[in-house]
Amino acid sequence: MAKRRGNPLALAVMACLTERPMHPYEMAATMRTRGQDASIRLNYGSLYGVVETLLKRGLIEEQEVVREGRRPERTVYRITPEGRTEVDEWLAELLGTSAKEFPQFEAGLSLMGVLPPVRVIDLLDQRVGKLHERLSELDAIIAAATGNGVPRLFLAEMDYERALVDADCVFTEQLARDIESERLDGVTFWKSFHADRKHDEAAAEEK
Amino acid sequence: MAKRRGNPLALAVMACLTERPMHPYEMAATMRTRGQDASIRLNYGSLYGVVETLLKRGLIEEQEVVREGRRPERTVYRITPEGRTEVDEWLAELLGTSAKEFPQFEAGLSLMGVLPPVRVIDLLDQRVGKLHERLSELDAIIAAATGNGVPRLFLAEMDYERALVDADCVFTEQLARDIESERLDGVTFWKSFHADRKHDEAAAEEK
DNA sequence: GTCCGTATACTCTGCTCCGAGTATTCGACT
DNA sequence: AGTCGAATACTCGGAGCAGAGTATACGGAC
Repeated sequence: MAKRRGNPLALAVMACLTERPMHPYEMAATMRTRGQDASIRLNYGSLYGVVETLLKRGLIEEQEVVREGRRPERTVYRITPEGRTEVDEWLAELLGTSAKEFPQFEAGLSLMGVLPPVRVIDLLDQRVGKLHERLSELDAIIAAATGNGVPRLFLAEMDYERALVDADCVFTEQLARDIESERLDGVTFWKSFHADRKHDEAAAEEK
Repeated sequence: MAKRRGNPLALAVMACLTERPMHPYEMAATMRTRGQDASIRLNYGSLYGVVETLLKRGLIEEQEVVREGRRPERTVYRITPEGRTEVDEWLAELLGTSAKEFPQFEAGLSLMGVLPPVRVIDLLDQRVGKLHERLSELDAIIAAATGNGVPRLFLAEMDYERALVDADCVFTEQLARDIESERLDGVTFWKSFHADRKHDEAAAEEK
């Protein structure tokens, strides 16, 4: 289980092709109009690379090469039966399990000891601000889409992001307050450590 | 603002060197004993590559090359003043802002329409199970560390992950129930769409 | 005393991925 | 009629990253 899988963009490509044959540029356009580019990293470099790989693995195949007027050629692809199974399995893995990921902020937290506590409190408060901004952004997007008659089901990714950002916000705020009030075990040590360092630096400067 | 930064591992490397000069392998060992490898992707291939880059950018420098017995040479690095500023700025960015990331599950959600609803409900429930498992795992790790006298401050990354996994779990469970009960707008359409497809396939088979 | 596993300390290779660039055409506006 | 910008449809090169591989040394078991 948990087979090695590559770029999720490859899955999105195959998902497009389950609807009908397409050429890569059209897939990109489709994903953008559906707002899927907000959930799946999309850029041309990767797109054509990923299509190449799928072709090699026999999960998609060329259907035809069309030229319309004097525009560049468009290579239209379609999905193979093997591709269909792959979509099924891959998607099942994405929806049925949870892979450990490495968010940037988590990296930051694990290293925050390097900065002085006062600074960290300040930064965390800043972050809370940005998270609130993001929340209103998401609310605006969701409201706009709902207003345009998009069923809520198609906004699940947005709702998901909203839920996580909200939790993130609560956590960050709480952490800032816990450091500030020294309620959190270890903070007094941290503060005195950085107070000493500051003192040392001042002493070094006087020499 | 929001300058392009590379692998967070580079930050961890510099963070290690703010304490004292080290050779790469020792950095890896240090991070592992501190459990930072759970928050920052660490593997030797990347480590040496990242050190190389930092060297080129003048953020760290060689201090000495030691050979102990007939073991391989160890190159010991130290951080430069430019490196110190970089650590400060980078860490401030990680703690003070929130970058949009692309979790796998979000990709899955944005494509779930290609699977039939019953299947999705099943998968989501499976996921809820895994998330619960992860929660107990995290609780166990936190409890063990606390038992060993590790101050809670040093477990902030764990607490963070716990908070997010918890929110994720609640969301996933809720979504499963909303699809099941057809309370969510768009689900009836989705169900009938897949019922039709199934019907089409059956018809196609009969030919 | 020698055998096995683990720890030390990297090195190599190949693939992935990204951002920027290119060339053409169409439509709108002046 | 001419031009400007947006849309179409890719191409390219190089950095970055992961995973597996390599070679030596040490410590304990039998």
